[in-house]
Amino acid sequence: MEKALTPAMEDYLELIVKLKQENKVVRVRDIAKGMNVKMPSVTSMLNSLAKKNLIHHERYEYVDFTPLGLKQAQKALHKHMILFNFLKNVLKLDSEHADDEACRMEHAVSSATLKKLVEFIRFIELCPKGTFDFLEYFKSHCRDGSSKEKCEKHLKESLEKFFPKGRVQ
Amino acid sequence: MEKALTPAMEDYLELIVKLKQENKVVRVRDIAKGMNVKMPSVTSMLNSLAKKNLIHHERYEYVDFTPLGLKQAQKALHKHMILFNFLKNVLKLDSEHADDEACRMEHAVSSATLKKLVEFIRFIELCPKGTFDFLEYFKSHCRDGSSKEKCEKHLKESLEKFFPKGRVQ
DNA sequence: TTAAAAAGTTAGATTAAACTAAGATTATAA
DNA sequence: TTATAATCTTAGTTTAATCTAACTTTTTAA
Repeated sequence: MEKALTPAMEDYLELIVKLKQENKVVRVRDIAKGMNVKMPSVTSMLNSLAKKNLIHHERYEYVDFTPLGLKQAQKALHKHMILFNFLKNVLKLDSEHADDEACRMEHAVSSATLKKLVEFIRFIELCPKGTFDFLEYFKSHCRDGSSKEKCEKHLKESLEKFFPKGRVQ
Repeated sequence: MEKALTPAMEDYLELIVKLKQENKVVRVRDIAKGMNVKMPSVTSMLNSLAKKNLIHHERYEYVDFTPLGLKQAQKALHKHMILFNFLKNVLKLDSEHADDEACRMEHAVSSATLKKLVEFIRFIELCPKGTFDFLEYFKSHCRDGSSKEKCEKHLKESLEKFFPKGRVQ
């Protein structure tokens, strides 16, 4: 079994993916800038990543992924984006903070929790038009799933209890 | 300015608080067990914490907090509990996972984000009986606060749009 | 009341991730 | 086309957190 990546390694991989998208080509200088470290730290980390078969790197040349490395990087980036989305669109943090925080949270959050979070966001976005007893409903959604129809049905039922006369005004 | 605590230091302080509550008295053996490390690691960390004026520790004796250390420990524990609450009661993770995860997330989450999260949970718990356009409403809640009355008013207004006839059934 | 067990410490090594200083390679431009 | 600048690497150091092995102190119980 392969040993798990360290948080720092994940951060580097993620940055490398982004740099590749932006610049086509990935160089030590830019990784250093992006990670806020000095170039020798990058060289050293690149050696570690290469030893783990996550990147290719020949002395003085550009950096590139192995297939394994690319997969890992994308996985990390995916986690990042979900957390970013939650922080920005649910908790309403500004983009910069949301990005910082997501970057640190990635390494703490298991994929089980991430899945739950995705469910939760999906739920909120599916039923933004409101529902009664939100968390109770979320629980049943986790068990049985949701649909627009179910939401409306649930809403009607809940309204009955809340406004017993059946009238809204 | 005091240098910030490392994640590990926060973890130790938090555990020490818990042990003190459980056992009255805090000993190296139990810290080692609680942190899943060997005793020499504990001794070494206790020296660091003492140097930072967070605990008292005389050779071969029990560990205790300084006032500063207690404050830090309680702050960390507070963060932990909020995250635990979110993971358990909102995302519906089981207790053990929620605790693990909270322990790792603590070090990633800023107090600004924590505050937002508390707001969010408070909102959910205040208005569990449902509201329309959830996130939009959460935003206005962040601006202006909420109350049961506001929630009901908002709900009625939203219902008007959703069931134009004014009838629920 | 003292020998064995339990608890704690010290010394020294290891690992990951950073750093500085100095040297090597590559690219640029006068 | 060669001197300078930019980029990158090597070598060696530092810090935080861990470990093992060996030693010391304290506790326990025969």
